Amino acid sequence: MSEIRVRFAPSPTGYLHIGGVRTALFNWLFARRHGGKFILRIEDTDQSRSTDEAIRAILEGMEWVGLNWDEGPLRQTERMELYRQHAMQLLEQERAYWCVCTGEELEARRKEALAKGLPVKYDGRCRSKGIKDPGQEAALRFRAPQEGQTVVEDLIKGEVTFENNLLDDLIILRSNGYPTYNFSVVVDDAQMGITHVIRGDDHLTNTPRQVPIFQALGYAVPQFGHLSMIMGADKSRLSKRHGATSIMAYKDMGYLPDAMINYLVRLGWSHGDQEIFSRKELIEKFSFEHVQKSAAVFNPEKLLWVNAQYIKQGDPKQLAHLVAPFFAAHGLMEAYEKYSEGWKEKLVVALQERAQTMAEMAEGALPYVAEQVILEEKAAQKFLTQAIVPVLEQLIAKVEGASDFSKVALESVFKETLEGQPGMKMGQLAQPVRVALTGRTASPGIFDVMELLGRERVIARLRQGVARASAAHP
RNA sequence: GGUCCCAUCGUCUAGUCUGGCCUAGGACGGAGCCCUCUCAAGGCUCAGACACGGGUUCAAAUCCCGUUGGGACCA
Repeated sequence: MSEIRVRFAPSPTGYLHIGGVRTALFNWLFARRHGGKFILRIEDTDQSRSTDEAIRAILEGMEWVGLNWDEGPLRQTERMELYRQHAMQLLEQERAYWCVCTGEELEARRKEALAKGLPVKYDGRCRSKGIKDPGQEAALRFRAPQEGQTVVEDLIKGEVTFENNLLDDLIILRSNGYPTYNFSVVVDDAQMGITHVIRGDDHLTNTPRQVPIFQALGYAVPQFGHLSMIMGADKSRLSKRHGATSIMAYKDMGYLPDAMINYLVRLGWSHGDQEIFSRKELIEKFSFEHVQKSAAVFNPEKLLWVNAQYIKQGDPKQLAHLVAPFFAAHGLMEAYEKYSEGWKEKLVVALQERAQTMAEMAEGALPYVAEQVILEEKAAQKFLTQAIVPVLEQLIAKVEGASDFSKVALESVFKETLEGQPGMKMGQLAQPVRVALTGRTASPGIFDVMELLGRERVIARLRQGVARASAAHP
């Protein structure tokens, strides 16, 4: 087989959504797996709904998830001449004809057919009129085959058969001279030498309309593969009411691109029981044989888990860089940037297995990045009591006197303090200390916390804690 | 309404093509236990599915037919 060429062809009518990314991903994977080409085409013939902003959003989204394209982006609006030429070719071959039926006439006949229970399709009124010079208001229709069957060998669905007598003579050129979707797609796919059309299965029933056009135009018919849709929890097609559907919204929520890709690829594709795949593995292992035919429900919780896996296994240095923007929401981005690279990495390591998103990581890092601690009221009330004051004071003295501030040294300081308090358990000391140092009841290990804060802030915060505890009701 | 697609735990799925190894495996989520300075992470355990009805066969999650349910497209 010659080189595999696939394409992703979004309409720029909004942001790049998750379903689109998944379609693009399967195309990309197939191309990369077989050393083929992945082409990006912008389907912007619907000019009323297409915007440049949406095009930028698509490119931005594709770049973020790392689905790089080899050719394009091509824009359909720059290829209008091509569609007209092909339409005229069909007209000359008498595979297309002018139709002068008006919208109202069509609508009336449609209703009539519906009332009689007949199949709703163009009745072919202008088919044999042989209109040569249609004047203004004429559309060009494709003369669809009316006998036999069109059989699609779908890469995913298998053999799908359609009866040709149900096929409409669909319009390929509107009266305003613009090509219709089904026509421009065929011309583009043919012209671009697309060998495999991998798209959503909402296009499956478009396929028997398109195949005869490829044939009439004298082009090779590509192979088709129709991916099932992604649905929301209520099993309806995934949309805004199911939550965020824009891929960039996930970036903003602190998801990692690799995690998104990993989650999306498992929505419909599998390789045994494996859940986590590197890109390299994905490219090596991807095959349409293991693509599910049925639709899949988008499960945000599993996505969160996958993201957590990537954070946990991530390179601290990279994560330290990626987390920075998430401090902006807390007004601490500059404060964060002032710390050394080494410190940031330690911070990340401490929080890596506690954060499911980068936003969560930033949130968890707040007590260490901020100069001042903010005590959670409930935590302070519970743990910063009068009873703990003397113990805390002892600890402060020992921390001040400690020769070095390593985790090991800190641990022995803790142990010594505890030895002076018969019957006191580690937890009984660690929790008040944790609250004094972080303001919270949950944090990384207490020695990690101290190390991150450094001796000065530890002492200052412990003193503050003592002050607060002394003022507490006995 | 017509056409087409789909159907294994709540969800993602393995198994289906090539029937027996399936008293149906894994993952997310849920419950519990362990570990433990808290929270996580991790480990272990439990609950949880072959949509239904017919066939074919010694044997069906797996093949065939129908029903039901969901989805898409055309309007």
